[in-house]
Amino acid sequence: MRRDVFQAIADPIRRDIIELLAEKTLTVNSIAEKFEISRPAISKHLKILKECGLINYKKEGRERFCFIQPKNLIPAFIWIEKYRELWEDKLDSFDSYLNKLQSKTNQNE
Amino acid sequence: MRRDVFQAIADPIRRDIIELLAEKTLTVNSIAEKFEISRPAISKHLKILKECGLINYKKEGRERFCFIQPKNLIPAFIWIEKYRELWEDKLDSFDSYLNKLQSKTNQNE
DNA sequence: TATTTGCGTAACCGAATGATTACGCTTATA
DNA sequence: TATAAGCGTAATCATTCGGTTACGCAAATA
Repeated sequence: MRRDVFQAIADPIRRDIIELLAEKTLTVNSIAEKFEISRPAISKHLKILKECGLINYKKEGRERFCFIQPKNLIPAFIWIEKYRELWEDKLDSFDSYLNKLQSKTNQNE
Repeated sequence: MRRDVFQAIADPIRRDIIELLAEKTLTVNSIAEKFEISRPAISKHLKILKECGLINYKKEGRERFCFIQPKNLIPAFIWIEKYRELWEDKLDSFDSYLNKLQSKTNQNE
């Protein structure tokens, strides 16, 4: 069972949960109310987010408050950030492919 | 079949392919040589990357050159970027959860 | 022209994913 | 103390995922 940040944020519901928790700490039930799926399904998503270190719990009585741990998004951020230069330099599209190919060819081979 | 950037970069092999193509345009076979899995498996990953707009092909003879389209990483970048402020403000960990909870309580309710 | 190369794709398979229902355990409340 | 509320988890299921092998086709080459 792979369990990393990339896999955690691959699911749209889990991304939505993160968005919710970024605003406010919420109990499991109050999260579940915002989605169409069942509460146990939400519990599972929360478990995955917890295992990936993106959220944590704080128990208060019979309630479980979930809060975000945004720091653990950093690895994913760093990975994507590497390519920022590429897209900002417009090294994209077919034209740039040609440019790139030509310059590579001229320089390297 | 969900097919978006987040799902595309969820797989470590696909991330590695993107890393390779960020440096250099490569044929399908030359990509496959860098991994332990079979060429058809690589073809499938490439197909997914293509469907998500992260790469494209250019046919030359019987070879198929793959090149990156980094622009389509931007939506994922933007999504994560939203939380940068959160982790930079150290609104993380149990302590900050408590701070947040208290300030929320004082201000809102 | 016969063969090799580069590749896509179909068929198949086991494992993972995401959902459900059913149940049980704590904790709060009537 | 009986009941309700808040939650986790087990069992189950259909679907998706990621891999394989087998095959076929177009383009290059002998």
